[in-house]
Amino acid sequence: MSTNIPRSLVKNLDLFRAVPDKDLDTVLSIARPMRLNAGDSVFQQGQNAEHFFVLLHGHLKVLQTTAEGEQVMVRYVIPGEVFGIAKAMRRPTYPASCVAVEESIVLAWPSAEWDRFMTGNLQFAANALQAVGQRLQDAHTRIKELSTEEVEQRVARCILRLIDSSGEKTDDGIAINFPITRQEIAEMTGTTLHTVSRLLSAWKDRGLVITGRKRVVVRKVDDLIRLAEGEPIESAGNSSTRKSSVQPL
Amino acid sequence: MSTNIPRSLVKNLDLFRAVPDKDLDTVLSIARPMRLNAGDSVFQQGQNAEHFFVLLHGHLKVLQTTAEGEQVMVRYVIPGEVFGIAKAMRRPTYPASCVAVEESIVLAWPSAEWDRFMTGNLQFAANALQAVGQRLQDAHTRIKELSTEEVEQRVARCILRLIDSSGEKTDDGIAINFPITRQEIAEMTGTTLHTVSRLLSAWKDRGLVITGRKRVVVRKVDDLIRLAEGEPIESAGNSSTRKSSVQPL
DNA sequence: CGTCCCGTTGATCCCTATCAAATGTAGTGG
DNA sequence: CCACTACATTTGATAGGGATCAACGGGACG
Repeated sequence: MSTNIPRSLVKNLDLFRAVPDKDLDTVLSIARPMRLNAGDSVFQQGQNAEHFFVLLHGHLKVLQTTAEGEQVMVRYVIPGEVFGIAKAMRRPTYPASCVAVEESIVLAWPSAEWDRFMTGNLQFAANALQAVGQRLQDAHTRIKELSTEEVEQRVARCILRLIDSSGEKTDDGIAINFPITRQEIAEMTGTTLHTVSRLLSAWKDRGLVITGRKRVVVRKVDDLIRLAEGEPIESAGNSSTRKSSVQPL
Repeated sequence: MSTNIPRSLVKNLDLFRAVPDKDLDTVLSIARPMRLNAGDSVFQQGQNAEHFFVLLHGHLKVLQTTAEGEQVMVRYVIPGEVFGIAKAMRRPTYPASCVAVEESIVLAWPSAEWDRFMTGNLQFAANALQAVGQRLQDAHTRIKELSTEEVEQRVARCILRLIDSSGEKTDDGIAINFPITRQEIAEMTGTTLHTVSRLLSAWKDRGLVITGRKRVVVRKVDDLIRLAEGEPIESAGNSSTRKSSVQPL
């Protein structure tokens, strides 16, 4: 059975880096593509982990729900990343829920295939380990930030990461590529939508950002970097001379 | 070349589970054992990742240091666990520092061996992936807690985890197996030693724990569990008054 | 054009970090 | 064995960052 998924779609994904073409073709022959609308859920916390996925297009969020019903965004998935690999870690169920924040396209494989991929191709195993390792790093970074930084720093960092991974240059500045609410930013930074709103308003007044409904555009990246690093913002200095070097989400 | 490390030492470690004996012997022949005194550092954040390790005996802490010099404990290493596998994630340097909190014994391998292990034995690769996956889970859980829970809950959970992984039954209750300071508990829970001290004092007054210098003994595990889940406790501090009533609004 | 959502803003409160000292405890060397 | 020192812990007082409570304004979409 042959699909019409072009090999080029997965060839450049980190997970399949340096995997021989013939193996890629096998991989693709089993893949099932899925289209998701904004708000559609890919899987729910606690569900049986029957598939694992790669995001081809769009944006997803991975949420953990607390006993009290609060939601914490554990991760943002950007195109090219694997997600839902619970089975790879020998967990029977998904530890979090995954929801599309905009129209998205994913590839899905039955979890059982994971072991085949692993045993069939050593490069694949190493790639997977690296991907998970990177996420562990990111998680540790976030723990450090939650433990030691103030809300304003964390929100600034969050915005910086978003424009880093999903920024788009516009006439007004660098815009976040996809719709995002104050509530979602709050879930990413461990605060409330009220506080995020106040911060964005203050930044807007100072000319650092332009805000809109589900929209954030950064005008002065280096001022934001300064905030992220906890440095006080002195005067209304102009700005456009720094590189964005922020760790991903 | 033969070492005097008995095969049984590593045979039951998660990392080497289901790895054939002949491979184990190879592994052991390369391993270098090291003894550490309390306070000795195994590696420092930023250092070249020249080895990876398994803890055989004792306790280590893994710390990240912030730009301002504050320390955050990202992980506690207990006997049987791997650590320092930066190279496995293709990072050239260690992302954190690792320090012994008491006398400990570790096995060390040159980082270059990692790839040999990975390619030589698929089971090993799968084990490693699972181990890192488990840690990712734990990190996510911690992020959730830091984001949504109050300090008392977090500290309660922290103590519970410690007695879970390193608890020792004594006449007085369940004691944490190794010396631990208020400062260290604070670094694990994202708070200050002052707040930890106040909490432990309050718990002591209510008979939940016995405290001492670098020592915590839990007397009423289930009350602590209740605290960890955010339920208020009403019981008066006397010896064995069981709880019978709570009705928060 | 009405109805959700999303966002903004004010007022208030309280948890917890901070600042500041005093007390206790292990370890060491004379 | 004791004095000395370094480190751990406790506790009080104070202040402030954000959460929480409460309304209202505004854009999008059916």
